[in-house]
Order: sequence, then structure tokens, then C-alpha cells
Amino acid sequence: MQQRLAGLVRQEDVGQTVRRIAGLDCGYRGNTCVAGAVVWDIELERSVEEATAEVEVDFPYVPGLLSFRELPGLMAAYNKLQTPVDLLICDGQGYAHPRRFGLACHLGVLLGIPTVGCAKRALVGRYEPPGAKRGVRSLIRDGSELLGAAVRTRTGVRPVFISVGHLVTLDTACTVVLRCAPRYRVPEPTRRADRLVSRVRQAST
DNA sequence: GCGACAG
DNA sequence: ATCTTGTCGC
Repeated sequence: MQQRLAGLVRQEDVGQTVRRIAGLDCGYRGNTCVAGAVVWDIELERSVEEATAEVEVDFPYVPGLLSFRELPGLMAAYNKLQTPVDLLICDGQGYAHPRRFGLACHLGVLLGIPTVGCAKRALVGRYEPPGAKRGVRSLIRDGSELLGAAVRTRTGVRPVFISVGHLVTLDTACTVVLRCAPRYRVPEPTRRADRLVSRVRQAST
């Protein structure tokens, strides 16, 4: 399925303005996936809408097949949003995937909107550690193929791993993530979604 | 056969 | 991801 859908991914910028950025993340309570979606206004520098959803899961975590475990919950949370979103940042890989179709690509193709993969760890590919200063990038490659970039969002802190999801270029993906991460390693949309999920999980445990 | 392996 | 005890730094 991933090999087939990978052919639908477009790595070109299509969004004119990128102002409202959604962040998605999920956590678990037994076999229940608790997903959260946050819309971050890059101009106002604040969250303008949040939504959560819970769905039962049966698919296990398997490196390379994360989508099949998290997509249902993430889609449910995203679909509850009322605010139109310009771009979506996902907690995981996009193109930097064994079959070049990570979670960010899958969500992008299904939703038909620009998406970016921003993972906390690499899955495939090789890269040199980027310079220590915030903003420095280092390309992630697999042989001669360009997969993504290791980007330092905070000086002296380990980098995040950016790759194209859908309807964006790698350069735009890196620029957007840096704009969304002026203070913390993880960009605000994803970071807020993570915290939202944590709070909901606690309140129900 | 062994090591690696998003969340 | 989840659980869990302690430590370091601003």
C-alpha cells in the first residue's frame, strides 16, 4: 500500500501563505489511542483551536509501519478541527522512510494538504551532525538520494529530523519548522498537541 | 547470523 | 510510545 501511494506524493510548494499550522500527536491508554490536534497561528504566535479524539487500535508499533497504528486516531482528531489549515506538522518521518512514505506523506496524501515530517529520531539514511548553532542543517542521504535534513532548532541541543510530507519542498519544510520552534526543540504545533494528549490521558486514567 | 529500528 | 528514579542546568 505504501509503495502504491508513494507515487501520489508531490514535493513542490503549493501553499501561498503559511499562517495556520496544525500539529498532531497521540498517546495510548491500553488499546485506546488518544489523539490531539492543535492549530497554531504563526502570526499571533498562539494556539487558535484544539481537538482530541479516541479510537481503539489493534495494529502494533512496527518500524516503517507507524501509519497503520496512528493514522486512524490522528485523522479523527484532525477532522474535528473547524479552522482551515495551511500546513500540517507530523511527529514522525515523511519521505525519510524505507519506502519513502512515512506518516507525514500518508496524512498528506489522504488529507490533500501540505505536510511536513518532524521526527525526534532518524529511521533511515545517514547524516553528519549539524553545526551546534540553532538553524544549522545537515542533509540526510541514502546513497545518492536526498531524504531530508537534520536541523538544529536549539543551539547545543540534539537536532530534529525533517523530511517532506506532501506539497512542500525540503527547504520550505525546514524553514517552517524553524519558524515554529523559536524556543523549544520540538515545534510548537506538535509540542502543544503532545501536551494536550498528555493532559487528556491523565484526566481519564 | 547480527545490528538497527519514527512512535 | 509507556514506566520509573535520580541528576544536571538555567
